[in-house]
Order: sequence, then C-alpha cells, then structure tokens
Amino acid sequence: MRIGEVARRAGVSTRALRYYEEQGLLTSERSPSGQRTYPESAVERVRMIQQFFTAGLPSRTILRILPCVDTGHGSPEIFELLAAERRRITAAMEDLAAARDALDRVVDMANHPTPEHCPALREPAWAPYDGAEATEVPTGPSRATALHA
Amino acid sequence: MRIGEVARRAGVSTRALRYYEEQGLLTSERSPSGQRTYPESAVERVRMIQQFFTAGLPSRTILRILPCVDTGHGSPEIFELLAAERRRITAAMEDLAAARDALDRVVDMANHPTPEHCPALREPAWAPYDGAEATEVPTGPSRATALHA
DNA sequence: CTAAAACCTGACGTTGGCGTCAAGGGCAAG
DNA sequence: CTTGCCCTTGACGCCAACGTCAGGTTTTAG
Repeated sequence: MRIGEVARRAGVSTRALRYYEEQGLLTSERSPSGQRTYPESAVERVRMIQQFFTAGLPSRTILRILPCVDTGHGSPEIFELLAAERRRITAAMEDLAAARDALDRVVDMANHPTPEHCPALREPAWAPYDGAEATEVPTGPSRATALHA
Repeated sequence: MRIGEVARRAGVSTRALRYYEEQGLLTSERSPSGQRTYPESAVERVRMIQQFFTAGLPSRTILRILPCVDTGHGSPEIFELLAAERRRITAAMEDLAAARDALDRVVDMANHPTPEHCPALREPAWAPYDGAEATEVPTGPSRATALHA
C-alpha cells in the first residue's frame, strides 16, 4: 500500500505520515523507485498515533509507548509513563468538565437574569466595561459580519 | 490591587495578564504613574479566562463570550457559539476517554502476554474503532460510541 | 506515447499563549 | 541617597504538528 491510500484510510495527510516517519513513529519499506510502501497494519497504527496526538501526548512520548505496543511488554519506566499520561488525561477531562459547566453557567445566567446567580449584577465591578469598547474589536468599525466559526 | 498580586492570587504570570489585556480579555485602571490597578473581581475573571484557555478555547472566542458574562445576556449568535464550544468540549472529552482506554489496553496487553490479547502479534483490530467510515474527514477524529454520561 | 495523478525530498510558514530578556521608571525603607 | 523590589513598554523566542510551495521523478489511465 502506498502513502496516499494509507492517508485516505487513516484520515490524515500524506505530510503527516512523512512527519510520523521522521519522528520515528512509523516505518515504511521502499519500492525500487523509492516510494514508501506500507502494510495493512499501518492504517491502524496511524489511527492510534492520531488518537494519542489528539489526547495531547507529544511525539516523543508516543515514541516511547509504541515499542511497548509492538512487543507487548515494557520496562517499569514505561509503565510509570503510561500511568502518568493516564493521570494527565484524567485531569484534562476534569478541566474540560469544569469549563463545560462554566459555559453552562453562562447560559443559565443569561436565561435567568436573577441577581442571585448573576455576579455581574451584584457588583458593579466589571460593569464599566459594557458599552463602547467591548462590541468592536480590532480595526475599522465598518466590518459587521466577518464571523464564521 | 496591582498586577503582581492578581497574578499570584490567580496563579498566572504577570506576562499572561498583560497578554490578556492586549487581547481585550481584561481591563485595568491606571495609577497616575501608569501602573495597572485591578479590582478584586479581576482574580475571579482571570481564573475563568484560564479555565477557558485550558479547555482549548481560543482568545477570540473567549473575547466574544466574556461580554455575555459581564452583561448577563447575549445575542443568538453568542448562544450558538456557546453551544458549539460545548459540543467541542464534549467531543474532546470523548477523545480523551478513548485515548485513556487505549493506554489501558496497552497496559493490559503488557500484563497478559498472551497472543490472544496481543494485536501486534495477531490480525484483529484492538480498538472499538471500525474502519468503515474511514473515507474523508481531515479535521480530528472524534467518533466514539457513548461511553460517557 | 502522453498527460495526469501520485510520489519524492527539502525547506520555509503558521499558530497561540505565553517566556524571556532589554532598558528604563516609581516608591518605601534604611 | 541608594538599595531593592515592583512596575512599564517593546520585541524576539519557542514549541509542535503539521500546511504549503518548489521542483523533480514515478506510476497509471487512456
């Protein structure tokens, strides 16, 4: 299998695959003409790599984990690394949950304008912020709708 | 309150606070000599900003959310933005859970060196990931069956 | 045979949330 | 007055996972 098919099937760019190889995360055979050739298992390997990247693991960490995946065993240091990353992930999930709840609180506050749930109405602390400056952001007052997230 | 105390109490650097101000996320009065002065509420505000950053919200998005926090109401676009970010966060949590489970599988694999549980030595896939929908999604895989309530 | 894909190797660009000097000003204590 | 700590603006550095362009080769379809 050549690089393009792996990329399509794994849902990444060919650039990413070459980058993974550069980082030592992925190996490839070469055809006589120099083109990369991959086994079927590469697709899954790439998906796993992607999963780890998505979870915020840096490539160097993944590089240390993958041999353990390949061989099926690892040193105590690797186990500690795995445990540490697991803790990091758990902490990140808690942070995300907290931020999500914060967003929910914002929505609730906007839906129920009661002073009890609305610190902005209790204290005039950040209140002098509202009018002139907060609506327009960087340059030129003429751009109304350039927003598309 | 001056910048140093806000920084200490909010657990960020003074550089970060100046950066927030530069991005329009935080305002300050100035003393006659030009030093920044903050109200008590700034500490809480900074913590909220940090929480959003930790959750992966870019500063421009936070910039659009904060006025809603301040005033207690927002336009429909803001509500859609909040909803979209909430979905992003939920998806990110699912990705994290999937990666965590992948790590757990690595550990299990290393603890039980039986070929049945060792995909590196066998054929079958080792993730609840099915390659069926691997057609074309360039930005971030975030598909996971409901494993979180 | 030819033209379009697909592939190759560099190599520079991007993005964001700061860190980190650099060079100076303000202000209380001794 | 001077020491020392905190503050100011400005500007460059950084890191990581690629995107993207350039310029050339290989494979494939017609």
